[in-house]
Amino acid sequence: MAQVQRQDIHNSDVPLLCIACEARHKGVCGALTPLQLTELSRHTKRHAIAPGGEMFAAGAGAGRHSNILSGVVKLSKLLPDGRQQIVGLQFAPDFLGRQNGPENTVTAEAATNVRLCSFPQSALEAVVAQSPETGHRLHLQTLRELDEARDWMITLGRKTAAEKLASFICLVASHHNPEKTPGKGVFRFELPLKRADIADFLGLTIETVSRHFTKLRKSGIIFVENNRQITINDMDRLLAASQGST
Amino acid sequence: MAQVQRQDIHNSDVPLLCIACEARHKGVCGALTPLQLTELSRHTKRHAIAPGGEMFAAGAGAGRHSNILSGVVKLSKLLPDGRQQIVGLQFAPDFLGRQNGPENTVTAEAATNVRLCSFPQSALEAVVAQSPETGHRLHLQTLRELDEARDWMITLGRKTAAEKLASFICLVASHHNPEKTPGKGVFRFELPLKRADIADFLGLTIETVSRHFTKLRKSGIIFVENNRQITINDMDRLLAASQGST
DNA sequence: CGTCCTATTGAAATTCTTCAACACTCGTGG
DNA sequence: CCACGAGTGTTGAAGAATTTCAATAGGACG
Repeated sequence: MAQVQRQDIHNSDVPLLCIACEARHKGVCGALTPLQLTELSRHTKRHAIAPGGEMFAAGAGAGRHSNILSGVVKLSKLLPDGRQQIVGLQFAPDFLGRQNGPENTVTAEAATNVRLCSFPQSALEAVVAQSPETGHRLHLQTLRELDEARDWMITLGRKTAAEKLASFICLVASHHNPEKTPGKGVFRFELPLKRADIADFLGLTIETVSRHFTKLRKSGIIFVENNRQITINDMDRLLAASQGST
Repeated sequence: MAQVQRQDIHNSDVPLLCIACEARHKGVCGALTPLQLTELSRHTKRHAIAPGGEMFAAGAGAGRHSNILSGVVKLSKLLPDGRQQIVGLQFAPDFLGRQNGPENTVTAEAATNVRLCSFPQSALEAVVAQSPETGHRLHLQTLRELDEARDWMITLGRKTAAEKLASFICLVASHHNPEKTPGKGVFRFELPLKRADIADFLGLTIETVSRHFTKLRKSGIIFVENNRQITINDMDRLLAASQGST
């Protein structure tokens, strides 16, 4: 009885760092028991990274893995001559790092201020060995990233510049207000990317991005302040502009 | 002793269907014991599908899963107005089917004649429950598909039409002669896609694809017979043409 | 105040698409 | 046996979209 009680107390002892952490609820840590969290937290470090800071480069060893606590991370690829394509954006509480591969295939860079909770690969492996559910969550995140990548492929391959930009704004909006994205209300949020990054994400030049921002503004679909603050006046029209029906 | 012997005999009893199957070696079935294979094979069916035949549609329930025994499968997405983008090609012995999701997010269609070995979702789940290694293999395939999708994103977003076509030919070549792709020798193989599919894969029109085929032909990099038979005369030049250095 | 970074706008150049015509192959049926 | 049509692929000319080059403007910072 006393035994049980003590265990209870012990189990409720979630590490301080984890208590308010989003990754514990929706991220990969969600499947861990307090004991496992405590064990993992012995190997974790928190980092703050400024915009432009690089977390890992394509070709580099797997190194440390991280949960994103806040901010937005760009995943990008480079062509030998310097052309760049952003192949994914990661938001809190996404997991960041190459699983099951010797090296990273993309470069990860902070788009905004980013806070990470990172741990060495060995710690992740130990956790997965103990908690198959965590392995499953990693698989689920990979599947979600695959879906997102393929969704973006149709944007890159088949949409016009105007549709691409509308798609991007929709994507960011959906991360600020999940669920009720196709709703009626007025959204207001900050773009996590500067024009050059948006261009690299959409496969366009900054000039084309800028021109189509202007068109969306003039058509009244969005309102822009300080280049980054976006207000969506008419979500339905934006959604329509992101697909066929111009 | 007699017990062990009987087990040995039993274990070596790989189902007939599986003996020559590539999926048993390099695919998801590779981690299964003969016993597990026998169990799984009780639920499997083989299908042959002609070019253009649809395996499953985006939005359809997960239904059956398959190993590709031979042939090439297109994974594609549609925009409401009918524009199409091929988001992936799958070759034997790839696994085909939506894991861990209620419904498919892409449409799968045979590009060539395709032979499948399929089984219901429940059978797959039973196998994964018994063989964690199989779950791991599925995760690895998902990671590989994610890498391929992201590689293709830079092709779609940042390459010129000429580079895109060269990239496509390289991609197909690498599946006909894995490993020594950057070698010197002369390759000859058949394209699994018709021009319209290549256009949908590259985010171009069939006319643009055709024009750049002609340019590659006239430049001597490739030789084309019957529209589909490709001979790569100079792999290094093709590789160079697929990236920056024209 | 000058410089760097970011963003916008215009004009010219380029690439890709669209529209149109034509060629080839392969079955089918008269 | 040949004509016909469907499916596939090539080529040309005109048009549209995007890029490139160039100039300008505002904000942040030393």
